[in-house]
Amino acid sequence: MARKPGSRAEITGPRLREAALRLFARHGYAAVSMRQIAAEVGVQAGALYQYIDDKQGLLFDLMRAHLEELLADWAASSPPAAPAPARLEHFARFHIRFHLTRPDAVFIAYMELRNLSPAHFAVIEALRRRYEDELEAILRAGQEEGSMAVPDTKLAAMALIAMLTGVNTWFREGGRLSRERVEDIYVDMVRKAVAG
Amino acid sequence: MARKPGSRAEITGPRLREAALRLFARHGYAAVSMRQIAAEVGVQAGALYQYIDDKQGLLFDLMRAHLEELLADWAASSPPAAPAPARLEHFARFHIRFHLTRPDAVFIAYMELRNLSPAHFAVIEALRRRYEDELEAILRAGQEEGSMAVPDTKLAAMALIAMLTGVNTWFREGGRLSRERVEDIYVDMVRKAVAG
DNA sequence: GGTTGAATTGAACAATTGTTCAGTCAAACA
DNA sequence: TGTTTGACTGAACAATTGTTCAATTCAACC
Repeated sequence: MARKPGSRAEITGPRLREAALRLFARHGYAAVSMRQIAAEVGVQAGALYQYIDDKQGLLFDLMRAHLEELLADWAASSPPAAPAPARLEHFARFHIRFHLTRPDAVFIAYMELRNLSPAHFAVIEALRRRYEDELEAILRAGQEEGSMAVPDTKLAAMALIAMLTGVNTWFREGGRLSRERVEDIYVDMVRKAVAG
Repeated sequence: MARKPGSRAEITGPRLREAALRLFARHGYAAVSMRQIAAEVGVQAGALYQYIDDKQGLLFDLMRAHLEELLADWAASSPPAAPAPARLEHFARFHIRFHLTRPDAVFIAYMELRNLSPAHFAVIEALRRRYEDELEAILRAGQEEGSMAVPDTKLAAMALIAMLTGVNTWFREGGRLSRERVEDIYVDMVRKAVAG
């Protein structure tokens, strides 16, 4: 019937995704078995198939949810019209904050692309492309305004995103540098890299 | 006794590594079976164990060989003493060229770290650290010379390497931009990003 | 309290995994 | 030519894989 809050299904579903995210990020998609995920959830492996089509569909769902959240958060936080340099700084800060907040999802979305079927891969690739286009639009605006010198906006967008996302590979909360300080330094490098 | 050139062993050994590199890069370490590698080499799976200890040792060998070649090539190409900006440009060009030349090895060395045993991981991590230190030394020199503004040399080194390595994710030979043009644009962004 | 229906179990499946090893082969030496 | 020696085969191994499904459990309804 209508599931009441607290029913088994409403608990198992989210926990399945949390466990899969953590395990895939830690050990890699191919190295994690459905039984390991099930054990983490506290359930037998067969029960997982009430919530997913198959293992690969689970990976796809995690990736898509991540990228859709990325695009939605960006759309919600993006300031309307502003000079390109301000929009660029806003993008850089948003990107770093968003990515540092969910390292597991970021890791999976970048590393497990080859485990997707071609159809699923195309969907994920298109979502990522939409995000890259957001940055590229800012750079193009800056170029046209004359406030930036960007000979190739596509290349520059890829380069800046790679640089910003790289923060996930080394930053650890409570380390030598605070998140705010890291953000400031990255923003400075980004700004200068495309300066006219 | 002494193996003659062209003996089976002298052919199988290198081909094993070539096949493993290609397959690991394409499908991921965990998703490739020893039998797939053996088939690619034209041999039965058991024969591979004449050349490797186990699957994970094979992965480790590939990574170590890659990073040692990176360090050796850098040491051989590095100009003696020069102003920091010139050394930085040299590093950027070297890095892009080296990485674009061997995308499979680069991919593996960045993506399959979690499949290494702790002992093997420590070795790989140390090698990578040595390379990062090479760039950091240049940035520190630039900061001391006054020719660069780098508030945190370690952070900047990580950021620049991430940006430069990112070229591998999108660049395709014969595409819109030539390798030389890509190199020039990246060098320009790198130079400006740390400019004073 | 009994009925319903979804959530879960637990066993089963065929296939595949990394690795070992006794036997076979073929090329290099004497 | 016969011997030696390393490379390779092919079968075997126990373990594990993703996935299915009849049977069971258990909470929500009448």
